Amino acid sequence: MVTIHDVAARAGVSPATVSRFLRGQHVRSSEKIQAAVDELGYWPSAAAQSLKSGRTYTIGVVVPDITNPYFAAVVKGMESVTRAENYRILLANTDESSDREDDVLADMVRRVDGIVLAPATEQDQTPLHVRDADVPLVFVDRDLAGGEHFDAVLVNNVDGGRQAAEHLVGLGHTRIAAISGNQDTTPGRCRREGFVSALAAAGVDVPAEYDLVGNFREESGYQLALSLLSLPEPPTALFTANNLMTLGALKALHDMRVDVPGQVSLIGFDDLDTGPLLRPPLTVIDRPMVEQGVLAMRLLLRRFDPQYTGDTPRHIVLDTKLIERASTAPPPGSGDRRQATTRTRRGRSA
Amino acid sequence: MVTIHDVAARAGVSPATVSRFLRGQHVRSSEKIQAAVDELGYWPSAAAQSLKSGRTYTIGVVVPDITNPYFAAVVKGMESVTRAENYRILLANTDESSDREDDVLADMVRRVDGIVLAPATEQDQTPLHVRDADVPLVFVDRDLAGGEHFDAVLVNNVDGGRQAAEHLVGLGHTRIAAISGNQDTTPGRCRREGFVSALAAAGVDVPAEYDLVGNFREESGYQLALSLLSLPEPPTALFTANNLMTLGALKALHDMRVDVPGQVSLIGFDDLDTGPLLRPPLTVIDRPMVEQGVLAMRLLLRRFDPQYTGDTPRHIVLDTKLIERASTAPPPGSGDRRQATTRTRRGRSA
DNA sequence: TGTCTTTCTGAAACCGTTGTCAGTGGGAGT
DNA sequence: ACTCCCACTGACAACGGTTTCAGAAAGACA
Repeated sequence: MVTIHDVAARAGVSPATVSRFLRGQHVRSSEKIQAAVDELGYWPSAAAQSLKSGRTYTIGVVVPDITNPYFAAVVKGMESVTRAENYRILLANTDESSDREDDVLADMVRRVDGIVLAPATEQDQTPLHVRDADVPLVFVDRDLAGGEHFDAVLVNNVDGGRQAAEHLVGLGHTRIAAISGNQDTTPGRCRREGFVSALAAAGVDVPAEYDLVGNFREESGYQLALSLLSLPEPPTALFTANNLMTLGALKALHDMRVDVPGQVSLIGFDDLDTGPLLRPPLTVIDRPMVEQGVLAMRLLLRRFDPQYTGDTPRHIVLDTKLIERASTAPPPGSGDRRQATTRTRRGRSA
Repeated sequence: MVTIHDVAARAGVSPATVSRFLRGQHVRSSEKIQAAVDELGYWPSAAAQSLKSGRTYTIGVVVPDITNPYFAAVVKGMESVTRAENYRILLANTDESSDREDDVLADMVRRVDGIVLAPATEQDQTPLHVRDADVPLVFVDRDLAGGEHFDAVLVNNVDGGRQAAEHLVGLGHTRIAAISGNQDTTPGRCRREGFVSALAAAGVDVPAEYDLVGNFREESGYQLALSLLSLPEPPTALFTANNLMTLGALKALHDMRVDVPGQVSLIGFDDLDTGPLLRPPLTVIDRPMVEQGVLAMRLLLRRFDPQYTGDTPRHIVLDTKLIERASTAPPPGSGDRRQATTRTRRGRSA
């Protein structure tokens, strides 16, 4: 490995001078040093710089599942910010496991200047230890009990649930089911709450057998949708709590030859790249994704600026938006033939 | 920050002894040291360890686009290996840009023990410099001119192209178009070569206006598909060179109200999670994704074992597989009514 | 008890870089 | 020619660990 001493020797100066030159100070023998650097192909050692400065210029990013298009988009947004600010991203998957998250965070604390975390559960207290280590932490997508002490970029999940509920009620549905995600996560809990309470407000009751809780994975959406369809009186509309569960549910509906939206309407949380191309095109509650990553990373990097270090934590809450496509329609047997036929044109008619 | 000296002082021993204890050596005052570590919440500084040992236990992963489900899956596979071996992943996106790749690699070389790279172009020579820096490098998905000096995990793209071609020819198509990816990348070039030459072998000629080259992005697939459809004599079958271009092409076909596969058959390279749920379910050339990541990372970590460090580079080439779904069918007007009607049942009939 | 061996220990050097500090040398001003 | 000033420089000491080396303590044996 070529060190700053090698460069110094070759240029006939001291290492200190080389260091000064590299940091942009004016130096008499700049040409000779530059030449030495080029000839030797010198690059300073990041480890040595970190040791001296106490900064790694690296940000830890911890997500439950990088193959979830939502998190992939969030990470991409974060990456665009770190790149511009000369930071790097140390990435870790937790597979939705709190234990794994503990390990990852304990390890990261010694290697990064800050962390963006989508916590596995709301009860997890490990992140609080991160704070003890004086490593700034920002939550994205999910909050924490005690999370008010941290910056966060969230989405109005309760309101998203409400939008979904009101959409289905507006179409005339009364037998409405929900397939929710982990109830120990912010999005899991809030989307369900928003959905169920908006239904209640509209006078629609959700019986226990229609109120299912899974774990945000595709398989979970698939299994729970199957169980709903096997009910003596299956629902006519279905709300799924994230993109993967929506796909799982849609697969189940296909496998059971159920006409969507002719027999069952489906509305999901989170849009998909392929949303418009699916059978049928999905009606979803959409939210910013890349933008969430950008905002979270900005919030984090801000903490490195002494001017803002001590600011009280900020919670940015973004709005969701209903995207109406063709997977929702009035319930079967309702008077509205026009709508129903228009909407089911592409499905197998009942 | 609490250092090894603080722990030593508290335990009444020297830093050397604490270090020995932490590395598992037998030490007389182990209880006292453990107590001091716990009470102070001590964690060794990664920077200091790296500086001394010359190892960072970090692997650089460079991909063109993390939001491409293929690369997300590959990264996930890599992550499962690094986790088990106590390594971490420093992630970077290049946005398919060689310049960006240069910057990223130059930066990474000083911060990681090894790199897995999906190169932006085959001509790029920067990776060779990485070798000068004595940082092991493994290619994944894409190779390089001069890449024979490196380990690589690839896919038999030529054969994948052939499979697609033979499938379409087998259905009776003769007006067949290809929407290819960047020709300065391995997959872009090989998939097109395999496809076109297999068609030629079957006696099917691909005129220039059917042989389009784009850039692996959805928008590119969309635009090129539109241009094909506006031809005086549009093709009856279409091969798209990756998942995103396939989606783009499918969107174009939808927008132009073209019946798939009634009027035009579509076969893509790379399966999608949503593949079976699309309108119509996509026929694709599939290949291992997570597994590619796993293999690439294993190949890389192997290089750290002195036993294998000097081994001649290995190229692992995985096979592709045709998954027949409903987006391909005999061309319109062909005698085979049974197949055509079966296959187009879900499309808008012509 | 004395010698020899083994096990454990602390001092100190080192990894590569940066910041401090006390110069050194050159130029401007008288 | 002499002083003063200022820009620039190199030696040196950190940063927080690990490793070497030599020596101390403890155990084995006669």
